[in-house]
Order: sequence, then structure tokens, then C-alpha cells
Amino acid sequence: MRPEDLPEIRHLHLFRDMTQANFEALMTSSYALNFPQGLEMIRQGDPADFLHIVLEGSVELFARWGGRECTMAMVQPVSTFILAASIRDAPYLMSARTLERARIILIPSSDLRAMFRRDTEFSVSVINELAACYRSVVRNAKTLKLRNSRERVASYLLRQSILAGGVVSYTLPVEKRLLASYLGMTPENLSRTLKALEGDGLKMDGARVIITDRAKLTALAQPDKLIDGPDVAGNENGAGLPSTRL
Amino acid sequence: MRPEDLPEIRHLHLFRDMTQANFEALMTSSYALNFPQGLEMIRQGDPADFLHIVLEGSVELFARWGGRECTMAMVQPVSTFILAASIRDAPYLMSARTLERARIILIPSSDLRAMFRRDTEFSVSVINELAACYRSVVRNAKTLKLRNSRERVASYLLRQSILAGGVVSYTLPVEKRLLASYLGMTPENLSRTLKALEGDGLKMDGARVIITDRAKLTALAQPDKLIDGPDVAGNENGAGLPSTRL
DNA sequence: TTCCAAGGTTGATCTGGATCAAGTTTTCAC
DNA sequence: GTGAAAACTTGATCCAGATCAACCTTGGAA
Repeated sequence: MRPEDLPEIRHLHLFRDMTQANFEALMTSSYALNFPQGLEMIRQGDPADFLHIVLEGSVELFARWGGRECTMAMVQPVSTFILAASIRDAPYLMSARTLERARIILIPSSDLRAMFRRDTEFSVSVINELAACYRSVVRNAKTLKLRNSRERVASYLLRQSILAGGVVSYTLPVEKRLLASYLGMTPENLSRTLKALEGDGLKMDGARVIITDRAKLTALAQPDKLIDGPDVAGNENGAGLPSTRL
Repeated sequence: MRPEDLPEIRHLHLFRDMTQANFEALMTSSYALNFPQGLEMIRQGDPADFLHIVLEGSVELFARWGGRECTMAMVQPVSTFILAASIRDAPYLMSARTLERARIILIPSSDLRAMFRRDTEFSVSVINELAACYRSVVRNAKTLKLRNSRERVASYLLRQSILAGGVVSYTLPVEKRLLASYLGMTPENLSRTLKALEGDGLKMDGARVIITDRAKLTALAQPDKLIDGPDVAGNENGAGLPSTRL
């Protein structure tokens, strides 16, 4: 691991409050790996031997069943992922692959489990982190069950604009095919939906999003604190399924 | 609270490992309530002032958005629910109503948060519980995104049969309209789907499920450890979204 | 610079599941 | 027991979104 990696990790909510000694202990048993683009570094079903942290690049969490596959989340730096599996010493429920060249920290799950028995502040951080992850997936499930695809697209685009600081225009952080899968629809349908949203306050130019009439788009998306966030408690971004940042 | 309530609560994984003194402290600030059927005791968006435990009866967790509503989980005794919201001191993401007359324990969230700073074993239990809840919702999301409604119905019915001990015949634990909403479909569609599954190893008689050809039904449902469980680690049943027990 | 593969769009068609509208059965309050 | 409301079923129809197929666009790699 590079020395400059440490402050970035230490800055995460998960590791912020533990003692320096314990943090260093955890880091000495950890190591960093550089993965090429498109590498599947976690296969669902495998034992969760490591907690992962993305330092650079980005990662897709996805699920397979039978021949089908769907995107469950995209993880951007700096964030942890698959915390729950490491903690329960259980098989990964999702697979992970790099979306681009990525630098990943691996922390042995067993060290993690030993640590939160030793460091109370760390265990409190883990609790907060897990609770935040849980709420994040619940929000996700709510969107899937309560909204149709046009509403999911509109609320996603608005949320991204807000996360970027309320900007009127921004570039999609991920490929459209990936976004489509995340939103539970086909690429074709996303393409058509984006086009249909012109006239409802949206304009697309390639991967560029332009909100031409925020009021109109908002009326359609009906954003909701309890689905689109933000969560009240300071969640930061060390989350497993950061739907709000996707 | 009645004295006979205590052992039942103490038996939950969440409270099993804390010291007796701390358990008693937590219980003295808690109280029990009896709710009539159909009462909405939690409204999404309200502050999560209490952790809830169902001792008797059953509870539906559901979500609303705009005019729509959907069932997110059903909670059977003895289980906790809305743990994550209490811990984060955040608004409930879901509403809850009694499905029948129910006896509920309320534990003040603030006491809960204070307690896991004092009792390490308890904080470990909370961590395990939250991780289990998280994985439970992820499984749920996987079913919703990867399976069509027929597959969701078939795998649900098989899972129930297995949870009941691999029985060939059992009674649905909940009303069909509720089950339909939980499975993300309309009552009409559930009704038709159940009928269509006759000939694939299933026979319905009112609320009674009869598995006439397990192999055939299994081939159709393609049950998967990573969706339908059980989880490897001993999860018991003190979970927030116990999809495996619904 | 050119070429090719992958991503994206567009159109035509199909279909799973929703919706609407009657019935029928069950449940439960009186 | 009886009546009324709620749950459930069944049929007819509709539509959102999937699928299939063709084409265009973009971004690297040689």
C-alpha cells in the first residue's frame, strides 16, 4: 500500500473514529491491488474474505441468476463495499467488476471482525455504516416497486443534478447501458424514455444531461426524501449500495 | 410489560449476548402496547423514536409514494423491526400496520444507542443483526430485478414449504392480496399465476398450498442460496426484513 | 487515419402483467 | 343466522416495456 492511500481511507466515516493504533494495525494486514478494466474481482457465492475499498476507478456491483444479470450498484471512490458479507463471514450476494482501471484496498474480514470487538468507536462506526447501507437498499427497493421506469429515470436525473450542486447540466457518470440495468430497464427503453422526457423539461446531448425546466421535471419525478434522500444523519459516502451517488 | 415477555425478548439474537444488568436496564425504560388490527402505528417519515418488537400478532411494513402503496415485509413474532432507523436517529423509511391484534414492545432509540456504546457484546449483536437485515433486502431486490412474477411466486411457495420443514402442504401465512403486493404484482395476476402453476407441480385450495410435484416446481423456480437463503451464519429471526420468513 | 467493435438509437412487433369490470366466495359484525 | 363488506376469481382489454432487427455513432487500437 502507498503511504498516500492511508489518509484517504482514514477519512472514511468507517475508520474516522477508531484509535490511530487500531487503524494502523488494520492497515498493516491490508494491501492494495490495481485491477484492469472489466475484471470481475468478486464472484457472488464466494466466501467474503475481504472488505474492499475503492480508492481510484469505479466498480459495478451486479447480480446473476440463471442466465440473467443486473446491476445493483456502482461504487465510486472513496467507498467501501460488501461490508455486510465480510462481517457475517458469509458468501457474497453480489459480484463485482471494475468499470475502469481501479485501485482497491483489501482488508481481511477476520481482522475487521476482531477489531470491532476491541475498539468501541469502530464498532459504533460499523453500526452506523451498516444502518446507512440498509436504508440505502430499502430506498432502492421502494423506487423499483413504486415507480415506473419513466419516473425512475426522471428522479435519478434530478437527484444527480442535485448531488452535483443543483447544476442545470452535467454528464452522466456511467454508461447508459449500465444505468438502464441499474434502473431496471433495457437500454432501448432508457433511450426511448430519455427522448420522451424532452418536452418534460429535459434535453439530452449524448451523455450530457440538460435540465431545461426543473419545475416540470420535478413535477413528473415527484422526488421524495424517503426514497431519493438525502438521509438526515451524515452518511458521507462509505456505503455499500450508495444509490444516491450512482 | 408482563414478566413473561422478558424471556422471549431475551431469547432474540439481538439481546442474547448482552449482560443481564444491561438487558434489564433496557427493559425498564421500555413498555408494551396492544394494538388493534389494522392500526398504522408507524408512519414513514416520522422520527424513529423506538425500536419495535412484535411479541404476538403480525405486522406489515409498507411504503407509500404518491398515491401508490406496496408491501415491503411482513413481520411475525418474535422479531424486531425498524432497527436501522432507530439506530441512525433518522425518519422511518417505511410505515407499519398491524395485520391482526398485536402485542408490541417499544424500546426508546436513545437508550438503544447509549447501550451499544456501553456493552460490547450488544454492539456486536447489533452489527450482526444489521448485516443480516441488509443481506435480506439485497436478496429481495435481486428477486425483484432478476425474476418474473411466475418465478417469484414459485420460489416463494417452495421457500415457505422448506421453512415449514419441507412439507408438501401448508397454509399461506398471509392474505393473497398482501402476498401479491409483497411479490410486486396485482392480486389478479397472482390469482392467475397460481392457477397457471397447476400443471407445474402446484395445486391450490383456497389458502392451502399443495406441492404435487416438487421437482417440476423446483425446475421452474430455480431456487438459489444467494436469493432464497438460508444465509449461512445463524440469522435466527430477529430481522428487519425477513424475506425468508414472509 | 482507418477500421472495427462496442455503445447507442430507432422502428416494428410482441407479451407479461396491469387495468377495468363482473361475478363468486369468505368473513365477520350484528 | 343474515346481511354486507372484503377477499378472491375470472374474463376482456389495454399498455408499458421487452424483444428483435437494423442502423448510426463513438472511441480506441493498429
